[in-house]
Order: sequence, then C-alpha cells, then structure tokens
Amino acid sequence: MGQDVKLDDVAREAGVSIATASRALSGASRVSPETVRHVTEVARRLGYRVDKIARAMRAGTTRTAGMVVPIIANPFFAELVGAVEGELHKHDFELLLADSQADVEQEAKRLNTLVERRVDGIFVVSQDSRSATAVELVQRSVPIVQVDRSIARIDADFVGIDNEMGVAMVLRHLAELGARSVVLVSADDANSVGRSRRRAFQRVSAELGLSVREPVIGAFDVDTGSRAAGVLLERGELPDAVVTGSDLIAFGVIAALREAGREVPGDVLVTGYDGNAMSGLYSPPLTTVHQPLGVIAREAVMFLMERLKEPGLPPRRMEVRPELIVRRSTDGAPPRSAPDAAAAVDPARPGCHPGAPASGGRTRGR
Amino acid sequence: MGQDVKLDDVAREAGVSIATASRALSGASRVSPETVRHVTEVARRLGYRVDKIARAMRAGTTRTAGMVVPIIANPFFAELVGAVEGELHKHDFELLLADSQADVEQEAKRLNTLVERRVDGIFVVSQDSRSATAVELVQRSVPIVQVDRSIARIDADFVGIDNEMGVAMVLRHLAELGARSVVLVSADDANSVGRSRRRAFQRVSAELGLSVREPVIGAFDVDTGSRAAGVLLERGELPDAVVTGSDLIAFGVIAALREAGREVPGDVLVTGYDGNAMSGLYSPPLTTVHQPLGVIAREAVMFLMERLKEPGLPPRRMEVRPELIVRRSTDGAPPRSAPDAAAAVDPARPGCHPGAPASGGRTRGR
DNA sequence: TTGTACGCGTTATCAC
DNA sequence: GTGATAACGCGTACAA
Repeated sequence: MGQDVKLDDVAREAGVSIATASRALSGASRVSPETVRHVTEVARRLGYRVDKIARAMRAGTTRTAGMVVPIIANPFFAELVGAVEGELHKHDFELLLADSQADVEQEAKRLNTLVERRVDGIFVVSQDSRSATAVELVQRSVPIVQVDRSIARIDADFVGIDNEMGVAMVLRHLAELGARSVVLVSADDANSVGRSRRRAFQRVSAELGLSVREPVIGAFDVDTGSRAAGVLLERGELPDAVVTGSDLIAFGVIAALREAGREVPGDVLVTGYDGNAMSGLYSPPLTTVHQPLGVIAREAVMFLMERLKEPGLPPRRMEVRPELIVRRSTDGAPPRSAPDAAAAVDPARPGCHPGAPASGGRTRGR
Repeated sequence: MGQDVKLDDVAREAGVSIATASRALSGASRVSPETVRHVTEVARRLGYRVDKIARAMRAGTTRTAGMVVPIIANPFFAELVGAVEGELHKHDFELLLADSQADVEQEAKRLNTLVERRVDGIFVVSQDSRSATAVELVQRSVPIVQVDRSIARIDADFVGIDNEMGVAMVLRHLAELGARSVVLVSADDANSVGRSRRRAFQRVSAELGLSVREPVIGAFDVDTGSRAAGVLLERGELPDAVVTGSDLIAFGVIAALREAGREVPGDVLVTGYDGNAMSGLYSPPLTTVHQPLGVIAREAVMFLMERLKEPGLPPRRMEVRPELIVRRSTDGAPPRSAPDAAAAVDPARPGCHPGAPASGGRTRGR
C-alpha cells in the first residue's frame, strides 16, 4: 500500500522542489514549460499516481457522490444507477453505491456512512416517509438530491417522472381503444410514486368516465402482480383493462393469467410502467410508460453540480415527461366493449402519440 | 463542508485531550469507563462524525473496494454488484462503482482512478484479453479479484461459475428429453465465459453423440438472440433444441421465433444461462443454468479479505457449481425426435437433478 | 490513565 | 519561476 511512488519521490528524482512538482503536474500556473515536460516525464517513468485521498484531505472535496437505492438488483434502479454513474463520470466524479435493502434503518446507516466518507453529495431513492428524519439530518452536512421518490417534508432537490401524466397517458390510450372498465394493480401509498400513481388513476379514470373496479394494492414487484391476477379471477368477470404500477407487476399479472388460461390482450388488456428493457421483449410485448432515465440522471447530476457551485440555491423540483409506448399487450379493442365506447374520450384532448419523442419538460417551483 | 464538528471540538467540549477523545470513541484501550461515557455523550450531543478521509489518510486504508463491470444496466451484473455490495458491507467496506461501458479504454481509466482513490481492492469483470495490460499494471498497486470472467495472463484471484458444468447439465438434460440435433447461440471467444461455454458445448455435445448445427455467435445480448432466430429460420428445418449462452439471448430467440409463428417448446426447445429473475417469469418460463451470485459474491469478498490480511497469498481460483433449473421452455420431447433417442444418454452419469440445491464447490489451484 | 506532538500526501500561500 | 512551509483531521508513539 505504501510502496507507491509519491510526489516527493518525483520531485527528488526530477531535482525540483515538491511544490514545483505539484504545480508542474496539476498544470496550475507559473512553471517553465521545460520543467513541466521534465517532471511529467519523470512522473510517468516512475509510475506516479496522485493520492486522491490526500488531495481530498487538502481540498475539502472528494469529487465523490453517494447513491442510496432500495435494491440495486431491481432492473429499474440498476438502470438508474448506471445512468447516474455515467453522468457523474462526465464531471469527473466517482460513485459510492449503497443498497438500503428496502429497509429504513439500513438506509439511515448508509446515509450516515456516506457523510463520514465526505461525499460531496448524495442521490437518494428514499424508502418512504419514515426516511424523512435521517434524510433531514444528513442534509445538514451534505447536499441531497432526491431521485424518483420524494418525501413531502424534505426541502431538497428532487428529480423524478411526472407520475400523474404517465397514468393519464395510459388511461386515455385505453379509453380510446374502447375500454370501459379498468382496475389498478400498484403499490401502496407508502412512497410518493405509489401514491401519485394511485391518485392519478382515481382522478383521471373518473374524468374519463371509466368504470373503476376495486384496486389491488401491494408493492412494485412481481408477486403483487401474480397475487392480483388471482384476486381478479376470483371476482369473476375480468375488467377490460388492468393498469399496473410497474412492468414487474404487469409481468406477474400476465404470467398468472396465462397460467389460468386467460390471454393478453385477447381476454384483457394490460399495461405496465417504467419501460424497462424487458418490456418490449416480453410476450406479449408490453404497453408501458417509459421513463427517460438518461434525462432524469442528467438533471439530477446537474442539480448537484449547480448546488455545489452555489450552495445557497433554493431547493428545486423537476418532473420529467414520460413517454407512452404502445405495444401488443393493448393491441385491439377490449373484447366485451361496445364499439362506440371510444366516444367517451374527449377528442380535443391531445393525449399522447406513440411515436412522439420524449422531451424532458422542466417544472420548477417549491 | 468544513462546518462539521471535529474531534477537536468534542475534546474541548468534554474537557479532555484530543487523544483521549479519539481513544474513547475508537473504543481502543486504556480509557476510564466514565471518560468513555462522557466523551461519547458529548460527541453524540454535538453530532460528531469521524472524517473517514482523514482516518484513511492516517491509516493507509480506505475500507473501500472498487468494482468495474461492463455495464451495470445488465440485470446479471446488477445482481452481481448488489451481492458484492451487500457482502462488503458485512465487512464494513464501501463500494466504489465503475461502469466500463464495455470499452477497454474506459476500463483502463476506471481501474486507474480506483487506484488513485486508494481503494483497498478491486473486483473486476473484465472486458476481454485486451484488458490484460491495464489489469496487470494496476495489480501492482492493489489486490485484484477477477469475477465472472478471467484473463489467462493474469495471476490474480478469480471467482466465477463452472461454465463447462453448466453447459454439460443443459446438454444432458436435452439429450435425456430425446433431443438429437442442437445448435449453440452464444457470445464469441473474446472473454473466458463465451470461450468456455462454446468449447464445453462442442466437447459435450460430441460426447453425447448429438448432431451439432453451425453455431450462431455474437454477444450475450438480446439482439444476438433475435438475429440468431432469423439465421436458424433461414436455414430451413429447426434443430430440436437451441442452447443459448445467456437468458437475454434466449429471450431474443424466443421472441423472434414467436414473431415468425414458431412456438417454444412446441416447435423447438430453448435453454438460457444465468438464471436471472426474469427467466422464471418469461413466457414460456425458461429452462436455464442458474448462477448462485450470492455464493460467488461471498467468495470473491472472502478472497479479498484474506488477501488483505495476508498479502503473500498465492492467487486462487474458484469455480462455483451452477444449478440447472428446468422449466417449460424444454417441457416435453422435441417434436421430430425418435422416441428412443434418449438411449444415447449414459444413465450412469449423475447429471443434474432439477431440485438439487446448489452448493458452492471449491476448486483450488493455479 | 491522559496529554503532546508528529506524520499521512497534497496543495496553497508566502517569500525569494 | 521556484522553494520552503503550513494546513486538512485523525491516530498513535512517546512522555508524563
């Protein structure tokens, strides 16, 4: 560990002072060109590498950000982490990853550790409202950017998707297809994502005059989907469409329905949410609300960078515009619907066009 | 950033020296119990947090490991990263994540950065043999643990799956079902995983007397699967079974075949590799070779920990035993096979039993 | 048992 | 343009 060559060695070997060596390499200022060349050459020859720990010690900044996610193995968070890491790298930042295991106490501990590591900022996909105390505390030491999920009490930057808009896109699409009865299968109200998707579903389906069945509520995982399929089948007649809160739920629903001999979209339409890589590959390919994670990551990192430059900045919120991707799981009119059901849709409302490119719309405020 | 309370503050407030405060908190030795209580209390009240950068500076160890993967968004690597992170956490280590974007130059840079960050060890899922120079260089500064993929020239610890065994399990399973003709769709020989799977396929299928079609070679991704399906269809008659090198390839194959009106397992059997979370959820559920990532991660971390304790240790290799998971994608005998084809299988060979729990078998040497 | 003082490797400040 | 030196916050050898 200590066998590495340090600046001191380079300086001695190059016959200059340690200060000159530092300046020559940092490309800072006031060093004669030939000294620079010489020192650089010596450094290269000796295989010198800065000790960024020492540099951080001196500079008071680590050029490292932390990121806490509920569970990295979830493809959605994996993609998100990948996007954030890539974006950070453009700014010459490193990423310290922490998996909270979907546990609030773990989350609190991991946040604390990140502060101890002196990260310059933390991206957090928080668990639920119980995360508030820990986040609030940590926020006093280091800038926080909430990603995907936001906690009401927390006055920190936030970047996520416009959940309401996504749900609205799905419901309008279904209504246009002639669906009359719909059911929601999603997560509970513990975090902002589940909450806003559920509320949007209630509001928009009412606006569209759809017949709403009792929702099946659980988590954003496959099991919730399979369980929901069981519940729906027990109730007897299936609704025209099942609107789910995540692609994983949709996979669970479809797989379980198929086990029971029901086909999608033949017997019932199903939609997902998130638009992960598997959604287009599934059978049937899934109609879903795609989240432009690249945009979300870019904006989240931008928020942090701007805050580092200007710490006094007021907290900002951004909700990125989602994109509806129409695929086979909602192909064709629902089986039992009257052909004129589509008349219930207000034609004046622009809705969304499947092929339209997603542009990250910015919403400021708060 | 500098507004945080430091040890000095705690010491002053507690009315003791900085050394005593340090000892009291580190729980080291030789401190009166009541001093410990007092200092601890003051620290808590002031909200003191150690500066682990400073501690690392002093201790010469960061308690941080780096991990370089080709692409974190790939569910397989995501799960692997998650498992490693969790395992590291048990040892009070943090994880610095680096995505090499499947690019050798990026990989080299990221490895270097990790060294500069003074990580105590690096887990690397290397790109291919071109990664050798960078890894070799970096290895002189910090312990390396190769995970999943191994580079021949590199004399570092390695933990991965027993690729040959996995392929053998699949082929015996297919042979037992009566498959006579098989084709491989997998990645090229650039990295050890693709290489050993392909070689094992050749060897074992010959041993089993299977009729082998010209393989379709690409990468471990979905596109390779779709493309392969096209190739197979163009060739005319499908083989009895398609053996793929990854679940993603299998998804691609199945989806494309279905587009063309062919069914799995009705028209052809298909197997995957990796056993990721989606494999059981797909339609049809995928027969696949499951990699116990928990075991792999645990052993990889163990390797590092042991090496940190005892740097002189000779490099070790471990190949973890995979587990065949039989599902519907290979349900039933292949359509065109003679019923007695299964006789080609040597019944004395233990093969693998679907329900058998995977135990991480250790192989040492090198 | 506790306190003093030094060093970890780097960079910035101040003299020359 | 270059060199000497202080400082970042902590842990510990040594002294008391």
